[in-house]
Amino acid sequence: MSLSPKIENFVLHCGEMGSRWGFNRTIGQMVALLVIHEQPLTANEIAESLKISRGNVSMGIKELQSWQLVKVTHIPGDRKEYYAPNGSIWDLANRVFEERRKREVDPTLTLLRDQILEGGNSPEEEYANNQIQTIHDLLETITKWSAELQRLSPEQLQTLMKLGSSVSKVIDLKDKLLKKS
Amino acid sequence: MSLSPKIENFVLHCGEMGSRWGFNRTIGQMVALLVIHEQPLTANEIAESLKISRGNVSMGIKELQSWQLVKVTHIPGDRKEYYAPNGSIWDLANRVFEERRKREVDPTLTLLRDQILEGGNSPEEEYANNQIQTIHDLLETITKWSAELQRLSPEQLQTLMKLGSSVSKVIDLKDKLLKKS
DNA sequence: TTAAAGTTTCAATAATTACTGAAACTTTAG
DNA sequence: CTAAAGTTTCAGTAATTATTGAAACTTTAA
Repeated sequence: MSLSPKIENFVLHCGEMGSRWGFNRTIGQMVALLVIHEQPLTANEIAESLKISRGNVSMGIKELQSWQLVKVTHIPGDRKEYYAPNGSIWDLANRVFEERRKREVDPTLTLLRDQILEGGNSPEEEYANNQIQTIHDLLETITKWSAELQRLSPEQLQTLMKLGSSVSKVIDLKDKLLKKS
Repeated sequence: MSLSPKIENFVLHCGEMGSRWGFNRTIGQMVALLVIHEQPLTANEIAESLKISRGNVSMGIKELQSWQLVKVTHIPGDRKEYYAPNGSIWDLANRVFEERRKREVDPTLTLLRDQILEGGNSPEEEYANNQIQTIHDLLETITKWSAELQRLSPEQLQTLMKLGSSVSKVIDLKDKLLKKS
């Protein structure tokens, strides 16, 4: 399976970006390949298209499954496994976002909680405790907010996103409503 | 300069998380150290506290400056440079967020725009073009939205964040208002 | 000026992370 | 049951990324 120049371009770019998105080059390329192809692909097709080893594909699939980004399908009368993106583009983006929050925010939140409980002993640590509390509160807000977004339906999210520059107006509106009641 | 166990814990943790936040261990530790200390620190103090080389500190500072996370200060009668966080915790988080968007989203947006302009030649590429368009639209929405958030004042952001579960109510409200007018 | 204090650069090297490919394992058709 | 088809694992190695430390550079006080 060789790729058209345009598709190859796209796949290579996603490979380069891969490490910035939280995985590695190979895995970036794999997601791109699966997303850009309407039909599911076999592990061998992936290896051949990307010119990487079969073992590497296997490890990549495993990693992608841990991110819940791929699903396995089968074609009747064919025992090979076929891989496809697990949901719409939007679903995939959502999962990456969520997974990254888990890896980038949650462990810190846990540590900070513990440190806050410890309290400040020496007076020299007063400032440090304050800073830790501030960071904690910020991260907790981000966590709650992102959980909130996850709960919205795609349509609601679209609406929210499209609010654009009127976000601040909505906030003002909310304020006024709260004051009245 | 040696660190108290609690502060050392915090600094080491931020080091481990560093690579997940978009920089490396040393830089993660440096930010943590600067944030946790009320007084600005010299490059030598940083090197000594973190037990890393002077050169490494210099490169780290440079990187942190490219992220706009540190500022240089001077103490009258002392020619050494003192480093401190460039703004509040909130400011720093904001900058990291923004910088990451630039590195993680913008390059892809540029590529996709070009690819969309190229158009689809072979009928086999129809599907690919559709996917590319979808990804493009998603990324553009994210970009616009995040620019929007940047424009809000810290207070407005606080309000927005604290809306929490009432976000969907606000959206509904907006819908109703739009229909009336 | 100049030399002492301070900072940066970068080639060499260490540490980490990713990839290969062959062997081991699993599944299924016959 | 068995052998062919398919998949996974992982030790060895390649590629990448981070760090050191010594030399070069810059700044300033005297």
